Amino acid sequence: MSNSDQAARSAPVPLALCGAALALDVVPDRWSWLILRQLMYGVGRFADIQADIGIPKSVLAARLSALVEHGLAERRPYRDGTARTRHAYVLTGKGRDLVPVVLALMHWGDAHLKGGHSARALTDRDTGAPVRVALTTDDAALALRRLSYRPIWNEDG
Amino acid sequence: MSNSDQAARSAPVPLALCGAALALDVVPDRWSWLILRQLMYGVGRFADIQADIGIPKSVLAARLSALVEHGLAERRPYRDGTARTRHAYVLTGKGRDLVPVVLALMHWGDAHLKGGHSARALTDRDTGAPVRVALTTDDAALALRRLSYRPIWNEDG
DNA sequence: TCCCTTAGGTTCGGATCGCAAACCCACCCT
DNA sequence: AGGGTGGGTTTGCGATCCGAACCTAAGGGA
Repeated sequence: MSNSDQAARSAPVPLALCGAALALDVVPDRWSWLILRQLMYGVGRFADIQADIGIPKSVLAARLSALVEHGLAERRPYRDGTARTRHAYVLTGKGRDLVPVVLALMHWGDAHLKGGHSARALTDRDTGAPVRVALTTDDAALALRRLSYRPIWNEDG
Repeated sequence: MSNSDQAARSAPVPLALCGAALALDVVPDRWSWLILRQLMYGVGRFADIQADIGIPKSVLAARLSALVEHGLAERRPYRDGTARTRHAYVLTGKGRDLVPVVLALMHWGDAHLKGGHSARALTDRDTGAPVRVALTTDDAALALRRLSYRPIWNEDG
């Protein structure tokens, strides 16, 4: 190429400055997302998670530790009536903030991989109105077509 | 347990019926998401993708084939002026519908992993108003607290 | 007291996958 | 015809994942 490729292309956003890339270091694989899904549904016990998603125990232990270490979940003991003390993993605030991502993914899968048939309806708990994940300008949903990705440089990173 | 665990727990949504789980079969790993990010930004040439995200060629070839096979992207030849025919990968409609997921992930990463500093501002191309990914009831953003996941059974799957 | 069960892991080979580097080939330009 | 370049494929090795077996602390019962 002798250094004049085509106006010296540069990456739109370098990976080190990209929130998505950093997020993918925290939640890198299928299992991590499925575990987050379980926690989102309130399924927090080791054996329950394992049974629901079919993950090997060793991998589940490793992933849960990673989620706790990254501050997405907490390990919290509790007593349910007469049984012994158990523990459950629950989402932290940081973890809960990932729920829209999971829901968006779920919505896409339902729409494109299951012919529009969701397993659950997402609704406003108070009004019952259907809820979806969408691009909004503070109150109105916005079509993809109208998106603009404006660079913000001179941030440190 | 002798079959009375605690009211015979069952998975909130079996994986086979879960859009998110199915979606994760299509986009299972970090590289696939990063490639989608590139395509979202309009970076579609093999060498450019590779240079921007640092993926091994063999893996990039495999992931791109998978994306094409799943109908998320298309391989399309084009001519830029005097150069030879090249090809670029571009998102299909199905692929474009995943953009909100990528944006949601990016937003989370910016907020929680970079102290709120985005590399790019997401705005309405027409009005310039800031755009975000949010839960909405058809026009109003909705707080997570008010979500309800209502089961819909007797679907076939 | 001693033992049994259960939740929640940890450890151990074998199979799979990712990586880097080498190789390949069709195309286009000269 | 010769060579460079884009876009891959092949190869060998090291890391990761998997399933199964093993471990351990906390109760409960005899």
